Amino acid sequence: MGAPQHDVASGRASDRAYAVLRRDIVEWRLEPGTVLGEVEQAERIGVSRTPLREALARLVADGLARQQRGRGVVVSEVSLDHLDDLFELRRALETTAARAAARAADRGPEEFDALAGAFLAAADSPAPAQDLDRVREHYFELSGRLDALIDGAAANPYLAQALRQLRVHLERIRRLARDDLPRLRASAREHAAIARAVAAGEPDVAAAATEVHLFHSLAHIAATAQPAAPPAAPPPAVHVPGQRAAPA
Amino acid sequence: MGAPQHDVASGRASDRAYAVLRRDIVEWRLEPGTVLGEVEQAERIGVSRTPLREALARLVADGLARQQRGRGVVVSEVSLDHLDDLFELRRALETTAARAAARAADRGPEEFDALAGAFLAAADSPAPAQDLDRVREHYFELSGRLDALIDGAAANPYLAQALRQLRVHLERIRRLARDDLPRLRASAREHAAIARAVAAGEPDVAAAATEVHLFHSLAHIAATAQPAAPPAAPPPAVHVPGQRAAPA
DNA sequence: GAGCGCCCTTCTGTATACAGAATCGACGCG
DNA sequence: CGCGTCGATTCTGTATACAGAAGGGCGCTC
Repeated sequence: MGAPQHDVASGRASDRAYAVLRRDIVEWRLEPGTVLGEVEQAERIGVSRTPLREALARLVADGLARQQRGRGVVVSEVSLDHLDDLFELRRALETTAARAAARAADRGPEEFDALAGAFLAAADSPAPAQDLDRVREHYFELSGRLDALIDGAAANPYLAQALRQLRVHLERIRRLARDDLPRLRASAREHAAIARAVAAGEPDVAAAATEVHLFHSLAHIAATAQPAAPPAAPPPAVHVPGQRAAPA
Repeated sequence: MGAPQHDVASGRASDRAYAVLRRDIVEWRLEPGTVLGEVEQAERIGVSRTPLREALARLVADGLARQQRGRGVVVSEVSLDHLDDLFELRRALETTAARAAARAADRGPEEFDALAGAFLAAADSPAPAQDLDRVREHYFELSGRLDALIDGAAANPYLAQALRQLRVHLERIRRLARDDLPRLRASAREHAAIARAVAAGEPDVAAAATEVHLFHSLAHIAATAQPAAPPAAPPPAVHVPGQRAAPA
């Protein structure tokens, strides 16, 4: 995401705790079902229980965690079973946003045009496969910029909020899929189509291009996703949540 | 809303504070721009600052309040300017939900049929104008049941969450409009059409009926809404918060 | 040997106490 | 007479201390 994201070193301890926990959940360092003990996480992050509690409340509000009866909060489950639900909502929101942005694009379509060009350039660049990480990073940055641009052009705070909340879940579940160079390039072209349609002020085309992209995106994720552990470090190490050996 | 809503007398003080504040904001007892001082509200509600703080965080997450730099949290602004934005999102979400519900209606369309009948009965009942409050209450209860039924049939937790958050804002802004008996009856018939389409398992029809209802609903609110103070007690009394009246 | 009940431990939920920051008012200066 | 600046006051943000409740483990009983 090219967007600034929440800074992990932000001023308030409450924000820090939220940012850390959110990042760890999205990046699957905290797996679904993990109990987020207050004292435990407070010590780990380095804040007191009060701001951590606030962070947990925000997490629950986001849907990244849920409150168990008496047992505190646990990281909410997410699996490929939710893919269709997630994309059903995503389709509703993003087509609406694309339509609204296209309607409002009479002022300043240049940015969308420029972004479309950047997407096409990224799609056609002869990047070797070894730079997959760089390509992916660049692609995500462009995607984030397009999202932000559409959000801004749509100028609908309620829609923007709904999209923001959706994207957290999307990013979490997307880590289950393994993207490759061909998919990234195809995705870049799909994004370019969206950007061009918005720049042209064509709401229906923008919505259609968005649907096309979402269809392919969903198909790719469903095809390449692994059912369980996501990052490239499945077997060993970390155990972030577990107990600390040293007594208090 | 016929839905259980949040009980104001719930167990945890945090929930109590949230329920009270949310109710006061939605019912316009706390007007937009009101500063929610922590000590002030904590004393008013009868809880300590800690749970109240948690409640404020949830309010901010809901979008009912926003956090000002250093100045604490204030009740978020809402005006008729947001009507179009709100209904743009509402259209996206509710048509999607209606479609999903209609697709899943092969199991148990009886409830939707029954609800459609109840709507039609309410629309045709010869209630005198003096019972407007009763009629309105009955209508809202039926609407809430239909919403809940659709949410359940759609079986999409992400969509349900987005709808839940939207409905809070909807209820707040709806208090600006003054409904009358003809509108309530027409609305009941529109709801009946939605329920019947869902029961029939016709996604497109259900979505179309939803769009029809939203169009009329928006038109009515825009036509009858007053720009500023909502409840039937504008001039005297309460002054729940500190002083306002002075624009920023 | 298995089921049940009791006690202990641990955790959440709440309240209070403390430190830093920002704001508002007043005073003095230009 | 207006503006900048300084100070007191109030507020938020954070940490800690305390009480109630739930869970798990153990022993007792059947």
